[in-house]
Amino acid sequence: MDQNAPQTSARSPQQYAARAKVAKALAHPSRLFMLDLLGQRDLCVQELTQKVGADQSTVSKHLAVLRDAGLIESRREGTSNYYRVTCGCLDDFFRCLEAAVKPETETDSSVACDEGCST
Amino acid sequence: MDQNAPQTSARSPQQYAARAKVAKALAHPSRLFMLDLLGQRDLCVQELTQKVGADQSTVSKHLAVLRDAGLIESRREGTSNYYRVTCGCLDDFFRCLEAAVKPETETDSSVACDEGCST
DNA sequence: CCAGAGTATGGCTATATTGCCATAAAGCCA
DNA sequence: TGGCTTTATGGCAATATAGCCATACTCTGG
Repeated sequence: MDQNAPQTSARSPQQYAARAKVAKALAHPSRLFMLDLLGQRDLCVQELTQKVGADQSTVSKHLAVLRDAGLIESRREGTSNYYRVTCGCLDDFFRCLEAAVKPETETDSSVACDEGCST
Repeated sequence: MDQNAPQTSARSPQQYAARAKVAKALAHPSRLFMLDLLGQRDLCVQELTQKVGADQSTVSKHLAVLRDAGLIESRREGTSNYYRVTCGCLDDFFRCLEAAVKPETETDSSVACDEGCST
């Protein structure tokens, strides 16, 4: 990679890898659905399995990915394992992205980011 | 999936797929690096190839992924193809995530999201 | 038109991800 | 302890992704 970048950029490769890991955890429809559900209230694996409609082991592995990325935390309650989200940024972030991305695939392009985005 | 969700959630599978596509585009260190660079100023493929240090075809394919996700746009200038980012949300988003995620892998956990996050 | 710079795409292999089944691990209760 | 519920993990096959080389495509200048 390049050295002496002028301003905000030029992060370390480790930082990019860490961010990529988080993004990778978000890069699956089922996991996004689970995050949305967990954003409403804590749920255990069984409940999530029911709502997602996949195998229990699949859901458990998805949850492991999200937890490894630091996006959710777990809390035991008897034999159940309840999960909760650790950050509420996700929704705002995707809303912003959709405001910038949707117009491109529908009507025109450019602008539009100003509507739902701070920058 | 489940019906009648109370509040914000319960999006359509298409919406989750679209979000996953964007997240997948972000799920690679080189692409994050390229987005950071493009956030500073527009760059052509040749310049990006130089800075990233990978094969030109690899960089071109990364750019195609980012463009398909709607994260960047291109503009021809002679034989060169200059790219620019379409949304500045990314930096804020990752900063927020890191504020919520880092503490978990370093010292304690929980809280911390309030520091850099609106929610 | 021709040559060359700049970019995109096809083809290929190596690696990673996904999702299921089977099964192990952990905790509760009789 | 034994049986039950709930989760997590190992293993496997199908699919997707990453990166390179080679090459086709596009535009400019002579």
